[in-house]
Amino acid sequence: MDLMQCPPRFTLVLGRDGELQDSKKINQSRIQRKKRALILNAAESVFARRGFSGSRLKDVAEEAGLPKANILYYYKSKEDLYRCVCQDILENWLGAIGEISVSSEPSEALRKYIEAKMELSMQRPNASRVFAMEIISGAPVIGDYLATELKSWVDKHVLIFQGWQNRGQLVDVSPYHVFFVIWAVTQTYADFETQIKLLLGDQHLGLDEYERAVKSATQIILCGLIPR
Amino acid sequence: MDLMQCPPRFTLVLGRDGELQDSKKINQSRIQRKKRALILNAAESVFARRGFSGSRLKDVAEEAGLPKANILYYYKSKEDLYRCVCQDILENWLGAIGEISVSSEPSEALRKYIEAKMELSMQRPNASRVFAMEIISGAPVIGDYLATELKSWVDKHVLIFQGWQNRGQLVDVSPYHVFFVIWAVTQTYADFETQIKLLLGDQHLGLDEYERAVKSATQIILCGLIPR
DNA sequence: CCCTGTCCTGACCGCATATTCAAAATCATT
DNA sequence: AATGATTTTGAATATGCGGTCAGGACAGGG
Repeated sequence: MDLMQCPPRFTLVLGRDGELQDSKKINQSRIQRKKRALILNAAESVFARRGFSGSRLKDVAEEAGLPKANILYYYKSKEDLYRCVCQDILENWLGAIGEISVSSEPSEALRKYIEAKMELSMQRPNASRVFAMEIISGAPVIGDYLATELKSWVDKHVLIFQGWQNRGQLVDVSPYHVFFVIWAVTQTYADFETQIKLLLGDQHLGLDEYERAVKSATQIILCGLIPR
Repeated sequence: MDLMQCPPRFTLVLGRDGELQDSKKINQSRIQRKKRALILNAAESVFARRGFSGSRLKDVAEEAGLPKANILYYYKSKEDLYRCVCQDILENWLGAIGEISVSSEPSEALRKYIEAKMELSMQRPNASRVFAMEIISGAPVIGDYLATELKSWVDKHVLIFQGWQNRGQLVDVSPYHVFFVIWAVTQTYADFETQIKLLLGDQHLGLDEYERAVKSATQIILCGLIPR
C-alpha cells in the first residue's frame, strides 16, 4: 500500500514485517496451486512490460483470462502479487545458475556460466525484464535480497576469481566488473529483444540467431578474460 | 491518449500523425525555453524511475518545483511530454556518439566509441534508463526511429566492421552482436547502477570506481574483439 | 438430498489521476 | 501608464484504479 506511491523507497524482502508472507500458503489445494501459477505467469508478462506502478490488475486479469476480483482472491493485493513474482524469479534464477566450480578450468567454468545465463534469458525473457525494471526503479522490493544473498554469492565468487588471477589464469581486471559485464551481455538479449529484432530485421529471434548470439557473446567475453 | 492503456502497441516517431509535433514550437521566448528545459529535465528523472505509464504528472511537477497545471501549459499532455523527453535523448545521443571512423585503427576507433558511450552513461544516467524502459516496454514511441535511423546507422557501420574482418583486423563474429555487446556493457553502468552500488558496497559510484569500470569494460571487450 | 467449506464474481467505494477552465498575475510594447 | 498577450494556478471534472463485499456457484462427504 505504501509502495503504491512511494517516491522515496522502501526495502523488504519477501513479506513485509516479520509476519508470514502471503505467498507461502501452505496446504495449497491442487486447484489453488494451478490458479496461482496461472496468475503468476500472467502477472510476470504484464509487469515485464510496464513495471510495477505502470501495470494494471485489469491487464493481469485479461492476460490470465480471469475476472479481476478472482486475482485478488488469490493474491491479497497488487503489491503482494508483485512480490510473489519477484520471489519466484529470484528462486528460479539462483537455483538454475548454480555455482561456478572452483576446481575446473576458468575458461570452461566461465563458458558454462555464460551459456547458462544466456539460456535463462532466452527461456524466460519476461523474468529478466521484470528484474531489469525493478532495478532501474531502484530495487524497492528486491534491494534487500541483492544486498544480502546476492552480495554474499558474488563476494564468494570474487575470491575464486582472484585465485585464478594469482595463478595467471584470468586477466587482471576488477572481478566485480567481470560479473557486471557478463550479466549485462547475457541479459541484453532478453531485455532489449525489441531493439535487437528491429535491427536484425527479424520478426522472431530464431534458433539460428540465438546460437549466433551465444557464440558471439561467449567468444568476445571469454577472449577478453582468458590470457593468451 | 491511446497510449495510456495500449497493450498492443503503436508506432510513431515524434509527433503523431503528420501534424507538427508540439515540441517544435518555433519562436520560443527565453522564458519558454528555460521552463520547457526545466520541465524536460524533471520529467526525464521521473520517467527514468517509473517508465511512462508508471509516472505521475504530480511527481514531475514536484521535481520541477512547479504546480501541476503549469506543466500542462508547456506540454499539452503527458504523452507529449514523454515524446519530447525521448526525442531529446535520441538527439543528444546520436549527436554525441558521432561516427566510428573508417580510416583509423579498429582498436583505437572502438576504444574511443566505448569510452564515449561510457561517458554518456555516467553523465546522463537517467536518459539511459528512460531509453531502457522504453525498449523493455516494446519501444512504442521510439520503435520507428530504431527501425529507420538507427538501423541505417548500424547497417553502415556493420559494413565497416566487415571490412576490418576481411583485413583480419577484427575477430570473426557477427558484427551486429558486436554492437549489442558494447551497448549492453556501457549501459549497464547507468541502468543497473542500483545493483552495482549495492554489490560494491559503495553509496556513490565515485570517480575512481568509474575509471575502473571504464578500464575493465574496455579491456574485456577490446581484447575479445581485436585478434592477437 | 443436505451441509459445509472453498471458490467465484458483479457491483460498489473511495481515491488518485490526467486534463480542462477561467480567472488572476505578469510581462511586453507602445 | 495603458493595453493586449502571455503566463500562472486553484478549482473542477471525468475517468480509471486498487480493493471490498455480499451473495451465488460449486465440490465433496455424509
